[in-house]
Amino acid sequence: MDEVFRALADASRRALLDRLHARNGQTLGELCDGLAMTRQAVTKHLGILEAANLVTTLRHGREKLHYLNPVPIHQIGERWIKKFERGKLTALSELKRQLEKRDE
Amino acid sequence: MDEVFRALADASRRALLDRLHARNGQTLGELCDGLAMTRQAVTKHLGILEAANLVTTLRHGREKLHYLNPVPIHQIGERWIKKFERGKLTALSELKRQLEKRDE
DNA sequence: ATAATAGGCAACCAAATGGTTGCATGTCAA
DNA sequence: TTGACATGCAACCATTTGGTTGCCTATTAT
Repeated sequence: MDEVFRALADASRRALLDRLHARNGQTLGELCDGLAMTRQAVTKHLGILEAANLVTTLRHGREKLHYLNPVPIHQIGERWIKKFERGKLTALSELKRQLEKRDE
Repeated sequence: MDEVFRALADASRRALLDRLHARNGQTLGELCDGLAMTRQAVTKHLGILEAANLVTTLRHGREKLHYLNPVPIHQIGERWIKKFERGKLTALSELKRQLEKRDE
């Protein structure tokens, strides 16, 4: 879980996920196109995404195909984001309530 | 948005959010209790959470009260996580489909 | 066979990160 | 008013991070 959060912390990596979301199964070379980074930098980013299980790869001859795995993202939504949804309504009102309470 | 992702990337900071989720409006001192970190380290983490607008503070005399702001978390759920939900069903099947296509 | 193509590996670098210590400031209570 | 308490500020440190360059290997096409 921590690896996923860390992987998502970088904008370049999120951009790579976006690209794969737009078109799945791209090669390293394709993913590099138009990016202001060297291929090696992209390789490293993809390695981190792979380690976090956000991307699955598949060698096909001399090319490496990259596939998005949306499961960890979904898990963060389920296990983490949802936990804070409930509080949303009460948060601001609670702030005001406590503010008044403390100022008695 | 980037600031939020980066803020959430650290386990200590997520733990602090958890603590505030359990009990809102804690002081710095309270948030430090039982943590294997100096107060100053916690201060820095809270500063990052505050900069990402995940935490709102309120001075009350010599204490500083910390309040969780769940809005940015919710936004990540809405604007980012949800985008990848749709792909979930097709991802693995597409992988297999492309696998077969490429091997022709 | 050989050249071009796709990718991998390793060393290196600057900057950011997460943490520390030491001291200063503001506020409350006796 | 004076000490204790809650927090702030700044310098410093080691490690991680995001990136580079240079070279090596494997596969494909001519």
